[in-house]
Amino acid sequence: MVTITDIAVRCNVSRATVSKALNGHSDISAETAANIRQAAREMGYLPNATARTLKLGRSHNIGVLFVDKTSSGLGHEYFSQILESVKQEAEKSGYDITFISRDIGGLSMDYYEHAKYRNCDGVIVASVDFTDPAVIKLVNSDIPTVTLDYVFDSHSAVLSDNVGGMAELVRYVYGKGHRRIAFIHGEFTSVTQKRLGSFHRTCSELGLTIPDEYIQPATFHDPKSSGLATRRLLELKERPTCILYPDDFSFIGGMNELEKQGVSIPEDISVAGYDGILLSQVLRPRLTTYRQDAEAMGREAARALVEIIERPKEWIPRQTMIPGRLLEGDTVRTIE
Amino acid sequence: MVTITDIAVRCNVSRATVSKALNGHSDISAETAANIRQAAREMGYLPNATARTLKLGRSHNIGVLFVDKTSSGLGHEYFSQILESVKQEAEKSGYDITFISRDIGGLSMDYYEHAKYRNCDGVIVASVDFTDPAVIKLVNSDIPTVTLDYVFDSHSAVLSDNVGGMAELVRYVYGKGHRRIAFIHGEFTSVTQKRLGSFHRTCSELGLTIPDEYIQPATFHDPKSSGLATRRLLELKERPTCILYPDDFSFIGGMNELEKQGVSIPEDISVAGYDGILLSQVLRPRLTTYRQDAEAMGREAARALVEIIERPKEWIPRQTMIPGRLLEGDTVRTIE
DNA sequence: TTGTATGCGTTATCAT
DNA sequence: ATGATAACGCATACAA
Repeated sequence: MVTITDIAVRCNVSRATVSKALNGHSDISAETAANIRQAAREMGYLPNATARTLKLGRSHNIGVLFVDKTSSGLGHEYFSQILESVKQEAEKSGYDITFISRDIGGLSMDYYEHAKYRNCDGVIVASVDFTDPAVIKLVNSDIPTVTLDYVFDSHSAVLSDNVGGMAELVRYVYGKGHRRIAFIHGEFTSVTQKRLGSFHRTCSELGLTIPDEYIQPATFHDPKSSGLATRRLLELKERPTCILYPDDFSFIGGMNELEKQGVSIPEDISVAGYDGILLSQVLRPRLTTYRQDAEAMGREAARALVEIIERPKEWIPRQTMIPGRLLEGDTVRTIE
Repeated sequence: MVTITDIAVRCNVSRATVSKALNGHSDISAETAANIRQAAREMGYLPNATARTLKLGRSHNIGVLFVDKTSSGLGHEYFSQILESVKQEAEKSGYDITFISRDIGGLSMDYYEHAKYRNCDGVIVASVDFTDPAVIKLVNSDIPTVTLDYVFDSHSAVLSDNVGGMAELVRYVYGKGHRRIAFIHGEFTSVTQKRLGSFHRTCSELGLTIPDEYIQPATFHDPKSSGLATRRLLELKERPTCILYPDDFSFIGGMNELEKQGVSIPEDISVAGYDGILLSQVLRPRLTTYRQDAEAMGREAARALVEIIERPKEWIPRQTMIPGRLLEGDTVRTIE
């Protein structure tokens, strides 16, 4: 491994001079600087991030906390896209990505301790149980954090527009003539609350009265539970004409149930998903859904975090709302 | 931040004593050691991984190289599962995971340089173009590497049993009475070569002559190309009775094309996928496929790498073959 | 059994 | 414009 000392020896200068030259300080003569840089290149010099971190107290390393509950943390395309996007944006700013978890090796530590242990400059928190004390401890610590789809007071967050998305979906369906609209929702997270609230409010604004049985609980990313919920809806004396699913993947369960019962989409019943993952766009009929802009979510989260890290003084916590857009497929038909 | 110096001051001992006590050295009296450990706990001491890395030359950090070509690196469930599994196993041994890429911040470096820069103890390489000079440079460097689904001479690799898997699939289909078996394969990677070779060999062993037109090229994880390949197969004067797809997700394209042409599965034609991702098991009819054990792949890759890192002397490069298993669904029917 | 001294690679401060 | 020195937090060889 070639270090600045090696370069210093070869160039007959001190280590300090090498360091300054390499970091572009102005108090080094142009000639010497050029010399040193040339030598560094020739010798294949690489800065040592570890030494730099130790000295500067900045690791240029961002932790990501994606807990794989229901073992679908990364299996869920929405989150894997966000991760990919966070990674790309962070790299642009010179930051690497490290996963944060508990119980690393023998030492059992919590999220905060892990992040500290690795000297993370900040952490992006997504896809976790935000009521977990370990998560709360991390967020309220001295480590800068940005959360996704959840807001902590005085902290920055990046949010998918669940309220707007659901409203748009309902209005679209309404516009197609549907009045008996059912909603199968995911487990009670902050996201579900927003979508559910928006669903009700929008229906109310449109003058629709939705019977309680049209609201069915299920689980995100779980076709089975959505399939069961679909069955419950089909058993009603007055069936809905349109069913909204918790997410695109869950819809598969509904699709199966509908097919099993000989109910065809969209002739007999209309459906829509949520997320706009790749799958929704390769299915036939193409699924009408609301696309969450995962790429933008990840990008903005990384930008927000880097901003906190690099401009701590002038930073003000803010929530960034990321709009999505309706993807019109062929699963919602027009009815009179 | 509390350091060993703080503990030393409070316990009235030297930093060296603290260090030894915390690391369980035997030359410290039980009493002092207990004292120190107690104080450390009370003060909320956390070791600083950066300082340790600088001192020991070991980062306890593993790099993962998952290139998102075709932007499906992590979008592909097979790889996201492997990643999750690598992470879990690595953590058990006390290693963290950092993504390796090129062009980090301003500095443009290649994979090797990036891994060096971050002092990675080793790198797991998957889902990349293994002929990329940058990948080859990394693998042939002083950094220990383990590759997935590709073998470099004198290096450890973890391999999915593509030859065995394809053979099992073909024999299963044959056992169901199929003789006209078509194979839509992915782009020409090492994996494709193995599956293709195994397909031909197995057919030959079974006494089957497969017409050239039954072998159709497509792209992994791309329903569109598989849909087109499916169409080409359906246009043949003598249609196959069974089609094998490059992977489960690609099968969606075939499914759409078949439905469009009014060909039903498995009544009119039988199909099978490859991978055994979640999707394949929630579709109805359930897709017959060959499940690759991604969890085991990731686990073994991490274990192999940790072994190289921790026992470099006694280490011998080895290829670990991970068997999968046939998932019998309802998409291959019995014919006479 | 405990402590002293040193160095890992880097950067910042202060002299020169 | 350049260099000597110290410091970041830790672990180890060696001295006491």
